[in-house]
Amino acid sequence: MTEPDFTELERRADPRSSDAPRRTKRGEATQRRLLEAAEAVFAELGYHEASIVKITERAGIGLGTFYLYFDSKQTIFEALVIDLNRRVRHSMAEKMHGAATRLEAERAGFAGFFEFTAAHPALYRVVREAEFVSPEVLQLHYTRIVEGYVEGLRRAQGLGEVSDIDPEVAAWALMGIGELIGARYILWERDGQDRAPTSIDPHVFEQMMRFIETALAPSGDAADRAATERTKEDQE
Amino acid sequence: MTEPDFTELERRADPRSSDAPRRTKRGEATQRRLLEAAEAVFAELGYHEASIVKITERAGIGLGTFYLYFDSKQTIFEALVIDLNRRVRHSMAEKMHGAATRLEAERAGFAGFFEFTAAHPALYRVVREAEFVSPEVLQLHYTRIVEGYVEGLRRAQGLGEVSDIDPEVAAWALMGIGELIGARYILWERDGQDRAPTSIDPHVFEQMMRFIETALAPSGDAADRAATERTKEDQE
DNA sequence: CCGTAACCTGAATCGGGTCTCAGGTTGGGA
DNA sequence: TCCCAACCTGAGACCCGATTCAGGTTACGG
Repeated sequence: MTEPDFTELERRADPRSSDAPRRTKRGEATQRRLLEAAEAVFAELGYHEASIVKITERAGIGLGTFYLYFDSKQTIFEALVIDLNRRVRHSMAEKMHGAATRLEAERAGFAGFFEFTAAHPALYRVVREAEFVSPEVLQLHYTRIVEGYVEGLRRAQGLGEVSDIDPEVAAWALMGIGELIGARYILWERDGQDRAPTSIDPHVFEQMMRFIETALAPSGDAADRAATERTKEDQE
Repeated sequence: MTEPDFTELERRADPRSSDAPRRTKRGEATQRRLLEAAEAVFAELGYHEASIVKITERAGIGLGTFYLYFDSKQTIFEALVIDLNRRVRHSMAEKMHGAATRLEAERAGFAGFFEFTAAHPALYRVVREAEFVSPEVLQLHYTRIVEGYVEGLRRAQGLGEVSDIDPEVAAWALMGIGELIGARYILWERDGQDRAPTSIDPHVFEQMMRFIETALAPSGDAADRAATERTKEDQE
């Protein structure tokens, strides 16, 4: 279970890694415009339908200029996924901040995740597509999120709020639930359905949280009952 | 929650749908060789690195012949995913057959799923890639599996073996767990690691099943005890 | 207002893909 | 044996995309 080393990957995806020096405001702005255009184009078309030409056109920049800032289509894609990872985790962390118990934090974290997915559905599809474009960068994405979970679960276990399940396995299970529920009830809804999926169906969210809370609850009866009561109260 | 109509999709992916009549043994054999070659090539290279030329070369068949049997690369890909869906569900159903309780069936079903994924890792990646190649056909894949789950969960709820959680939400959560645990502990292991992932790590499997079993367990104490007893009796 | 480093450009090159088509081959029924 | 419907073929027409490169533009320090 040796964790892969992602530093090389991040260096490669860092736009500043291109050998040419880059100093002026103008250069920085161009770079930023390329990344923003890439975000829009990848989100709209997917990796393979996207092209450098489309990205540079959208950025309002000459084709050749692209190669002053990124080595290839793959490189800019990786940079984008790393950026999105940061943003998803930020959305989750922001929501989780201030939660009193682990279960509350769990609930808040999922809410943050779904909020991001609902706000940027196409963007989250980009992250999922990384599995086929650059498996390494997807592993980085998942690993980073799981790390946060594992730490939180360990702490909660210390406080007796969560059963003694293997936190790593539990963390991957939780991610899996979030991914597929998000895919099914947020991403799929956009096509064909009437209502705009600005967020997840509350019923689905409640049922999912119940599933998760039950799964994580400490096994003992006393602790069990405490958790059940808490669930009722916390209907913020 | 109107279910999409997949019949058109299946017709399109059915190799026999090409307008030309197809009768003889020879034609059937060619068609089968193309599908088998496509399976190998898509599994090895992914959708976009794959090409018609590579598929026909592998099949030992002329390039032009391909178009007598399939309309496009997309069409043969869809046919392949539908076929894989059938095989995954078969692997799961076979294992689940004869399980006395829902929890046993759950366990057996997951074992079947992981067995398939471990036996054909690349093939299962093909299914996941369908999300970007043909979202429709992936929806068909997931929907079919979820249908089975929902039915099983409903029956188990009738017997008091499973809590009264919304079975559809639970089914998607279960799929999500299986997908990501499978991806993490079977597919990722192949690269870089020493041990061959002929199957999933037993510790991980046990922890995951504990997570799932806890999540699905009936909530009330009485129901809980009843279910426990029932488990002993109902060894039909 | 000049020089130069940084920046920008898009036509051209190159590689590789899909799909067509005009014609060749096969095999089973009469 | 012969015929013809079914089957097979791969060179070529066509398209599209990544990447390069020779040369143009910008802006800032002096």
